[in-house]
Amino acid sequence: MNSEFTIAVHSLALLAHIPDHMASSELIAKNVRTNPARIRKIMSILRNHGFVRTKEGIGGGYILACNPEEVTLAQIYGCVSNGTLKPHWCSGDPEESCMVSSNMHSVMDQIFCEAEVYFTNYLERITIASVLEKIKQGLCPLEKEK
Amino acid sequence: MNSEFTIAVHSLALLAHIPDHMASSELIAKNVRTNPARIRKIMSILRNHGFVRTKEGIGGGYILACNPEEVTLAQIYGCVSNGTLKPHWCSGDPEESCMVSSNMHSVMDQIFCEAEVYFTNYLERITIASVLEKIKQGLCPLEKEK
DNA sequence: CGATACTGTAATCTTAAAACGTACAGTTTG
DNA sequence: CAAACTGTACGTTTTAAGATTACAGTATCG
Repeated sequence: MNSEFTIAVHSLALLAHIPDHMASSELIAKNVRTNPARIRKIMSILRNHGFVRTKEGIGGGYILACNPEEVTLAQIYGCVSNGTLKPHWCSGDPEESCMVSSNMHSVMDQIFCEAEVYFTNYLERITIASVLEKIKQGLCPLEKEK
Repeated sequence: MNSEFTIAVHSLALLAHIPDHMASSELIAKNVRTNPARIRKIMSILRNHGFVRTKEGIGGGYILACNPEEVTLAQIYGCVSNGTLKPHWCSGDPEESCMVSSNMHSVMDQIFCEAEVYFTNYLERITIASVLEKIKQGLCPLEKEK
């Protein structure tokens, strides 16, 4: 799995945390610890699915356009990272006469595909709001030092 | 997730398919479509967990040492690829004063860790025997051409 | 209107992880 | 003792992920 799912969740949690501000890609990138172009690419996807609104020009940026209590991580995973559970590498060789070698690829595909259904079912129970709540339950940096 | 899990499952299914033979790392590697050294490394782990027996010297190789009806993919995942569900890349910065940035990493860790439990629960229901059965249900290459 | 501060998007470069290949010591068998 | 294996370590190659750069498009403000 690539980390675009993580970045999308992070960005949405951040926007949910400052629902009154427009956040620029630069601000989000700094918070996430990546580069603005990557953020813009991912936010474009989220905008196409209606999770955020974007505004170009001065004072523009990104703002939450959904109810964080309702949007689940499953929805985010689905539009940003669907199908990335299984590794790229494929086992076996379809041209091989041994059926184990020639059929293993499709069997593993099936298994990973079904596993992703279960994974997604789990993500269905986590909302952006609950992520933000977990963040708030964790101590802030200053409190950690005590 | 790396593909060592896939290779381990493939190798065990192959050994279950030829339970009377010793299979050399070269033979397994050809079937899986990788190199013998990689197979030997993974088989070493499987041997340490009692899933296969190995024999060095002439006529040596690997042979199944477990009941394929009983061994689940969860057990294999557990010893070969545990903890590889979450991506390596980490979001946020623990030193940042914004709590979203500083706490996101541990929150996502939690989420992936719990997701892995669900993933493993799913794998618990799949045995080596059932993988082999699925392979046999798939058509062999010659039949595919018809 | 034109300068400024943004997004959108594509192309290319860099980096890091995955996979490969090689080597060689250790072991069993004939 | 030679042959055919495993065990394991190490260096190389390949590939995917991520970073960087660039620039066109758009909104705002003076």
